Amino acid sequence: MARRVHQGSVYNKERTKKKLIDAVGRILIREGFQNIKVNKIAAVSGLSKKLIYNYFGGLEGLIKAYLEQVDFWKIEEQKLDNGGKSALPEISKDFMFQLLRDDFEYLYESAEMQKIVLWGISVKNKTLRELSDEREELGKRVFEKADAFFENSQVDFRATVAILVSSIYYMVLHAKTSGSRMCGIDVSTKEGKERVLKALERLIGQTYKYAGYAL
Amino acid sequence: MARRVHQGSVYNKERTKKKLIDAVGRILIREGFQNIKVNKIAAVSGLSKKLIYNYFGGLEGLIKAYLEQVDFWKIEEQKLDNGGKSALPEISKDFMFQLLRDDFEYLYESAEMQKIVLWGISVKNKTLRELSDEREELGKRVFEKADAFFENSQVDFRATVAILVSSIYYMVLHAKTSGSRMCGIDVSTKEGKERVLKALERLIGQTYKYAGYAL
DNA sequence: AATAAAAGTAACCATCTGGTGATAATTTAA
DNA sequence: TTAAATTATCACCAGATGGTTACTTTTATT
Repeated sequence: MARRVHQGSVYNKERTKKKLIDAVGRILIREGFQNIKVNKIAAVSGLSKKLIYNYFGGLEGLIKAYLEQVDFWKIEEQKLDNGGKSALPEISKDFMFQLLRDDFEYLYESAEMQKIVLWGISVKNKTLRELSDEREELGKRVFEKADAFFENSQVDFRATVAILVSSIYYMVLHAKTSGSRMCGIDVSTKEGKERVLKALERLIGQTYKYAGYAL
Repeated sequence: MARRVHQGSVYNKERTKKKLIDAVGRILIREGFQNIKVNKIAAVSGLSKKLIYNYFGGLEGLIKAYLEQVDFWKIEEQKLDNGGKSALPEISKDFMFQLLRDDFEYLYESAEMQKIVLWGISVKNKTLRELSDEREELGKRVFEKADAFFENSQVDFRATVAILVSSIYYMVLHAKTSGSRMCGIDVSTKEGKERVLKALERLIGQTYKYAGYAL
């Protein structure tokens, strides 16, 4: 009888699966989710498309596998955990601004994340929805702490952060794709980005001030 | 010799062109820009796809014709013109909030506009770019007036409005497609929408206050 | 009513799509 | 070294794709 798993230099299931997943990522970045198709994956990976069906049960399964190994939010989680400790830092205005600023910078630099964010607002997809929910779950701890913080204030902290995060998403996608301005501002220039970040910082600052905190 | 243009009840060029353009709109709303294809247009319109090539030189030309007859911003222009008069109303915080609120409501209700906004951040397209620039041009007058208004303040009005408008776009698209929450808020519920609008109003109000205006 | 231009269709083509069944190459265990 | 299980490819299928060519129907004029 032969052994179960092959680990040879030519035939290697796990390595091949990874190659297929990687091909999905490369196509996504270069051409967007609309162009993730079995024939293209086969061409890009240099493998037979049959393997997509053998190993993932079809394109959907492969896409699911790809999305599940994307770990944007896990990186953020580490930050929240403050390097291993599970103690959440104070939800100060500086902390919030840092969070938003990092979000902005990261999304701006990551073509992959841009495509995934776009994907998420383009089609209904179970795995993408799960990814979105996962992210919500991640923010939950921050918001629970913040809810207490803003409890007796006139500020709707969640609504405010939803606005600011959303704006970052849209502005980056708009700048990266259309290349045109928004209200006369182009965030793909250093000056435009600084203006937006500064405005974000002011809005957060005023939100805290309005709530009665000088933090 | 026969006449140039046919206007019969069966053969009618202009009417047919309109039918093709309408088909593009219907497909866009139902299935998104990715599914605007010659065969589908032919099926939806009940016409031969050959006509797309005859009358518009191809799919691109038809799509261009479709986009050019979309007049979202023209509606807004009327509002700015205050019913024929070209005098621009005062750029008060109430005026700005109304503008944003209307933007929100309109986008939220118009599946067509949602698809076009999404289209604009999904692919590079000359006509879409022109549409975006046209919109910028429309806002120009408001901003020029506002620039003077906020000249000696610490407020970057353009950056602030860019943030607020962008957030509306993203939140609506996110809610309509993904259906999931953002920071715990679901703008497709009445409660969620009210929270976001209220937060927008507060942010605008504070922006004016920060600039030294109690308007 | 005849006719030529204009308007519109249907059939076809090459290419690309997702998906499968037969077959070949590699690997490992006996 | 050989044989069977695993890994992988290739050739093929039916259907959809964009695009064209040959053709028919309607219309307006004479």
